[in-house]
Amino acid sequence: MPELPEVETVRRGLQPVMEGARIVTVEQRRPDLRFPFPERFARRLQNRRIEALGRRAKYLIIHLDDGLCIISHLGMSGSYRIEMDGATHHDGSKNALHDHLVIHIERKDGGAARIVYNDPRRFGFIVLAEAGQLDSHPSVSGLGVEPTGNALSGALLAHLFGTKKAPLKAVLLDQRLIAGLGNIYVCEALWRAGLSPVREAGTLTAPAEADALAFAIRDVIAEAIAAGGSSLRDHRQTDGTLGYFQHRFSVYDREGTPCPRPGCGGTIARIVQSGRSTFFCARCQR
DNA sequence: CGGGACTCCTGCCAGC
DNA sequence: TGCTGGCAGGAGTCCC
Repeated sequence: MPELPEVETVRRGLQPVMEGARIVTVEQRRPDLRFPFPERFARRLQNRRIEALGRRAKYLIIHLDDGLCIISHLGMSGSYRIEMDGATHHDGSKNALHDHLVIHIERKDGGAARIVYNDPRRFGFIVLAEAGQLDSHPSVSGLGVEPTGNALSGALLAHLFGTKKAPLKAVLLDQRLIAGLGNIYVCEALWRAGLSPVREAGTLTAPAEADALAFAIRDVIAEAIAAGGSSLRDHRQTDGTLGYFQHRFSVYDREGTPCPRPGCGGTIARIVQSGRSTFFCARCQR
């Protein structure tokens, strides 16, 4: 599902309602998602105050006042929605059958709300970690650099790629190197940089090419966050509205359409790499 | 070790 | 209309 921009959009949507709120009760409606819920999960959350909402790569991190952190990964189909007390809004596209977790909170303004986690495919998971051990938790300890800031440079990319023979597409999806990219934004970033997804990562030694890729990655991620995520298919922002970045895809899911690069004249192709779809223009991506 | 295949699960869509 | 097969944003595990 959600790649980094979508998770950041979720975080920003939940933040004003959840920060400063008190968890009243937690309804855990099944024993597991992808993994079992932590021991005594609901009871460990009860009566805690939510201090802050953070994000690391595609993980949402909810900091509680006793030092406990909820680490939430949305998998491919996970989403959160907010149900404000007294509101009649109902998102008909969501099947309550897959509302696996309901966090009842008392907002800092005293009103009530419910934070509902819905995940049809249950590829998402939720684990707990103490704040002091967050960085060493297996879920996040091996993650690479965030693609959102200056830390991601062409020089760093060239270093990370080394002499790897794997294709650029596969290497960019490796969360241990760059953390937060998924299938869509890798396709988009490679197109923007004019680089072929099948090219061996280790051949990206020219500084101009590495710089172009670093810039393309940072740029596409920043634009997607600014647009509120892409919200493919049934993925929605926490208030139920659709994100807009999906309308800006240049190559993703555009097989057979003209390459949007001015003057290129190529056609977007779809190939399969590591069992996943890659969309690109063989004419201008080298 | 690097790299690829496979797997978990449900929903959706195209094609018959 | 109803069924079936293929495909989907992720990532841990296993195998060569």
